[in-house]
Amino acid sequence: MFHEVIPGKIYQQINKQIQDLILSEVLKKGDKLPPERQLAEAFNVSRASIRESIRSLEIMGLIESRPGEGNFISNFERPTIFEPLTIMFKINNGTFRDILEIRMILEVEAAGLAAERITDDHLKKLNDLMQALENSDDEAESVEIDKKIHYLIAEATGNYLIIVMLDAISSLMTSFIANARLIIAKNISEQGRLIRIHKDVVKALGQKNPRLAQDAMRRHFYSVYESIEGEDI
Amino acid sequence: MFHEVIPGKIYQQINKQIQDLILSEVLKKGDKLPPERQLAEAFNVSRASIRESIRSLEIMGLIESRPGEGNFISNFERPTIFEPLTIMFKINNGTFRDILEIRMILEVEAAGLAAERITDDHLKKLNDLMQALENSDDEAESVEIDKKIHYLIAEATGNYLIIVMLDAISSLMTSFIANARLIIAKNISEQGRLIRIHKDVVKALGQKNPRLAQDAMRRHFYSVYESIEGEDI
DNA sequence: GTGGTCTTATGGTCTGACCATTAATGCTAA
DNA sequence: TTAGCATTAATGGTCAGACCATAAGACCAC
Repeated sequence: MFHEVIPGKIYQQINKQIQDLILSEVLKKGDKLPPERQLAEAFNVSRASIRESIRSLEIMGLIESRPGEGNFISNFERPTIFEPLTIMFKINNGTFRDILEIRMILEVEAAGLAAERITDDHLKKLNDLMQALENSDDEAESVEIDKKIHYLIAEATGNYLIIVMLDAISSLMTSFIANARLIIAKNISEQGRLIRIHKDVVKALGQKNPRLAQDAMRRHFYSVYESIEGEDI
Repeated sequence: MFHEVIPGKIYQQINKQIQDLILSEVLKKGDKLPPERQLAEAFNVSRASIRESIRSLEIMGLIESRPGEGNFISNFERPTIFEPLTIMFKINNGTFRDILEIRMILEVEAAGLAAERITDDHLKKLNDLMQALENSDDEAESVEIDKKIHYLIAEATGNYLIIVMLDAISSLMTSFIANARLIIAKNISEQGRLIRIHKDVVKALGQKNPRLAQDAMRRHFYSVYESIEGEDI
C-alpha cells in the first residue's frame, strides 16, 4: 500500500550499500574502491556525502584511506572497533578491577578451550615464545612477548569473539595503565614466578588438558593480583 | 626545542580535542556542541572537516546529530560501538557456536559475580520480571522479558565491561538469528523448563550464593544447547 | 486556548575549486 | 644499460560559499 520511506541520511544509505557489498564478498579484503568522484557520480550524490560515508566506514575499521592512492577495503586483521571503548569505559567510571576481572574470566576459559583445540602449529609458536621469554632480559620486550603469548592462546580457541574481546581488553588495559602511570612491579623473583606459571599453562595446552590449563591460567592471574596489591589504582 | 609535528588529518585532530573535552568532563552528557559553522571558525577549518569529525564521533557513539537542533554529547547509555562487530564477525566466518560459547562463559561468571553484589533494588526488578515472564503467553513478549532479565543480571555485576560485552553479544545474536532465519523452538514444555531454570538463577541470586547461581545459569545454557541441537545453523 | 504561519537557527547536501601525496612515466646523465 | 631525477596524472584532503530541510519559538487568527 504505502511505500517505505527512504530512511535517514545519505551517508547511512551509502554505508549500508557498501557494507552489503562487503558482506556479499563483492568487495574483498584489500580491494580498491572506485575514486570518490566516481562514487559520487554513481550514487548521484555529492562528494561530501561520499566522504562522510567513507569517514564513518573508516572509523568502523572497514575501510582504509590512503592519500594519493585510494580507499581500500580493510584487511580486518585486528578490529579497531574498540578505540571508542576506552572513552566509554572511562566515562562510565570503569575501574582497573573491572578489567582484570573480565580478563581473568575470559583467559581462564580461553585456556580451557585452547587446550581442546590447539594445533601443533600454534603449540610450536607458543613454545618458541616461551623460549624467547626466558631468554629476554629486557622489560619492554618481555611485556611484548607476554602479550603475544596471551594472544596466541586466544587465537587457539578458534573463537573469533574471544579473540576480539581479549584484544579489546588488552588495548584498554594498555591505555589505562599508560594514563594511570601504573607500573606493575616485576622484580627478578616475580619475573621468575611468572615464567614458571606461563610454562605451566603451555605445558597443560601441550597435554591438551583443559582443566590443568584453566588452573594454571587462574594461578597466573592470582599472581598478577598479588603483584599489584596495595597499588594505588 | 622542536615543536611536535601536527599529526594526521584534520578530522582526527578535532576528534581528539573533543574526546579530551568529554573525558575531562568539560562536555557532559546531553550538552549541546556549538553550531558547526561556529566550530569551523573556532578551529579555523572548513565546515566539511568539522562535519567529517562529527560524523566519526557519531559512529563512535559519542555524539548525536539532530537536524534543526544541533549536535549533542550522547548519553552513553548503551554503546553503539558494536554495530561494526556484526560485519567483522561474519567476514571472519564467525559461527553461532562461537556466540553461544562466549555467551555461556560470560553469563555463568556474571551470575556468580551478580550473586555477590546484587542490590535489593535489582533483586526486586528481577523478581518482577520473573513474574511477568510467567504470566506472559506471547512469544515475542517472552523473548523481550528474557533479554531484560539477562541484561539486569549483567548490570548487577557492576562491571561495565561485562555489561557492554554481553550487550554486544546479544545484538550480534539477534542479527545472526534474523539473518539465518533460525528460530529456537520453544514449545510449551520447554517454555516451562526455561522458566523453572530462570527461577533457579534468580533464587540463587536472592540467596547471594555464587556457586548456585553459576550452576543454574550453566543449566540454562545446556538447556538452550539442547533445544537447538540438530538445527541447521 | 488551539491551530496555523512566519522567522530563525541549525544540520544536511551540493558545487566547484585548489592543495598534497602517490605512483607511474619518461627523460637524463653516468 | 641503468640509476636517479623531473614531470605528469590520479586521487584523497581541504576549502569556500551556496541552498535545502527540519525543528523550535514567536506571532497571529480563530
